[in-house]
Amino acid sequence: MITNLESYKVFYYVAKAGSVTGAAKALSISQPAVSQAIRQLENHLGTELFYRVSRGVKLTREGQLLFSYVEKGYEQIALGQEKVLQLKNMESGEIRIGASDMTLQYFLLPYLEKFHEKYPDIKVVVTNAPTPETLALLETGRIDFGVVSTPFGEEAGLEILPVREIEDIFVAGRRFIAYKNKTLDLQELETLPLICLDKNTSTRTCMDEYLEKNGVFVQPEFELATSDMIVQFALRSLGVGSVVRDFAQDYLEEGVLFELRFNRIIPKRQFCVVRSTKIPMPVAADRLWKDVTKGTEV
Amino acid sequence: MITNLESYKVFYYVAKAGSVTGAAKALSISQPAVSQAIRQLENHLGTELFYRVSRGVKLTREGQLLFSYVEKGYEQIALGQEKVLQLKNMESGEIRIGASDMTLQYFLLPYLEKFHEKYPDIKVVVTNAPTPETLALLETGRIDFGVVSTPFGEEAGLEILPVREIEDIFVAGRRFIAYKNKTLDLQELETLPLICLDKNTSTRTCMDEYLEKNGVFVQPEFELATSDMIVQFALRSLGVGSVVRDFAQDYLEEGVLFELRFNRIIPKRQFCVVRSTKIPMPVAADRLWKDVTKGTEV
DNA sequence: AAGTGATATAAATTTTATTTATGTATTTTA
DNA sequence: TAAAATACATAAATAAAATTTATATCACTT
Repeated sequence: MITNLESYKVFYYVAKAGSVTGAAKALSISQPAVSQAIRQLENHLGTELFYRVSRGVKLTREGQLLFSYVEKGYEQIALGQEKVLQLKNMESGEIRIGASDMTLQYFLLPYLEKFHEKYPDIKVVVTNAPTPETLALLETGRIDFGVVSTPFGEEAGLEILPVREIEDIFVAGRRFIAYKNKTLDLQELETLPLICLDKNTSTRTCMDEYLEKNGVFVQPEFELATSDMIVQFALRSLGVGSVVRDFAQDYLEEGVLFELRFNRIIPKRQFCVVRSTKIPMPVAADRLWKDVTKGTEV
Repeated sequence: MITNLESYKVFYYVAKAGSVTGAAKALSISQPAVSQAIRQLENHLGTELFYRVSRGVKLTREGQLLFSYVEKGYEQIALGQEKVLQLKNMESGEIRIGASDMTLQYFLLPYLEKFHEKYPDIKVVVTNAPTPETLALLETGRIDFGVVSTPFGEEAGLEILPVREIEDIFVAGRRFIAYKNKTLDLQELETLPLICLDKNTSTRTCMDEYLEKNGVFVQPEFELATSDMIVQFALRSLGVGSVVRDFAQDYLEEGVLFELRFNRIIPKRQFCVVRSTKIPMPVAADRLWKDVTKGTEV
């Protein structure tokens, strides 16, 4: 083990400057402090490292050998320090975020855009995964934080912050115009041709569970992979689409789709950002987290 | 500049052990001392480097980056320390000696043999050069010490120690038996067929100067490159050989050559070891120097 | 829920480094 | 050649720092 690494720093500077006084200036300490540090190192190694010459000191053979190693070593550590400071100053680094298609498109995207504009040197990696998988990635430290939609099984060691609300709605096109502005019973969904997401999505299972709880059992006409597709199908009046409002928003405003109203309120869901309380986030991720939760922080 | 290199050593050990307590044991200091050093480093860098886990601590992303550098750097310096200690312990290294053929053969060789046997890991480099060149090599630090024969121009900054005497003698073989046991005048050399060394050797110039000073002007029959050759020529009675006694010693004892006696004493010369007082010698060279000058040291 | 293992914190002590003042050697300059 | 300047070494006093001891806290385990 090295007894006093600090004295190797002094050694590096003296060798570099070829002068005790010069090293003292570079190190912002007094000349005797440098002399002592060198003497300490020499005593410890049992070898002279410098000898006096006209305008300073020169390395002995032993000193030369030592310096060839210390030079590389010291500069390596100094480089490491620089790299870390770069991370801290957001001049380099990487953030890893887990998000679903939905949370990415309707929540995260604008934040990422702004973030990337402000910190162009930070690499952003978004891992697209469903909620449970995202939570698993969090626990193993493979992502810095996740953006998921409720509901999900809350586990210990997670900090969860809701960042916005989303609504599950049913939309239809011209062919179903008779239902517009009518207040429907949930039961009536059983009689309508439904267009839903695949079963393995949280949006779908959430809706299924809600309907079942209310004694409504539906058998969708279409099961599609993406919400966008559902909207397209609804636009062509192939059925009544079950989607999160954001996907249909443009068409609702345009009037080419309308929202079905029910006499029971469909419970609202949330987008949440989630991070581990066990694993601290890298500086860059922390910055984005603060952006995303601004005004939402507890 | 790195503010406190010592704390990087602690960092290295904590990262290596994955534990503050473990690092404390490895470093033979108390656990709080380690905690503090890490906290100091974290404060200085403005970043967390570790976070707590079940049985110790783990590196944060920033810590990982830093460690990738510090690991190499620290180990590099530690390796340098090891190498220097090896030099000190004579487990490696190199000595560079300047010597003439004569000083090497009739003085240095047995020392080198013993030295190499005792320290087989030390590389020995002998530079064969005439005295003035050897002195120049000394001053530029290209050799650690030299072994030369007097006379030579003494310069400042040199430590010179005579280590043995040598004698210049004249030897002859059977054909010149008439001169055996006679006391000759130096002048008689002018009438004898002389076998000498080349003019560019100190042995030759020294003898020439001595003879001239005594009003003797010789014109050698043979000028040869090596003393050994002179002896061979003398053995065949091609003339009277002018050599340093050692070259002829065996044949003198054997009786196949004899030494001419003169009524003037030819001044003795010396082998001297010479080193710079300005440039300290490496450890290994110092050891050999001590061997060579043992009992001769001032 | 209590106990264990590990890290954090705080205050006192000890050690260490640093500075100031001075000495010494060598080199430069007048 | 002498004097001045430059640079490193040394010593003692001071200042700073790291280390230790004692204790608190936290998390995981049983």
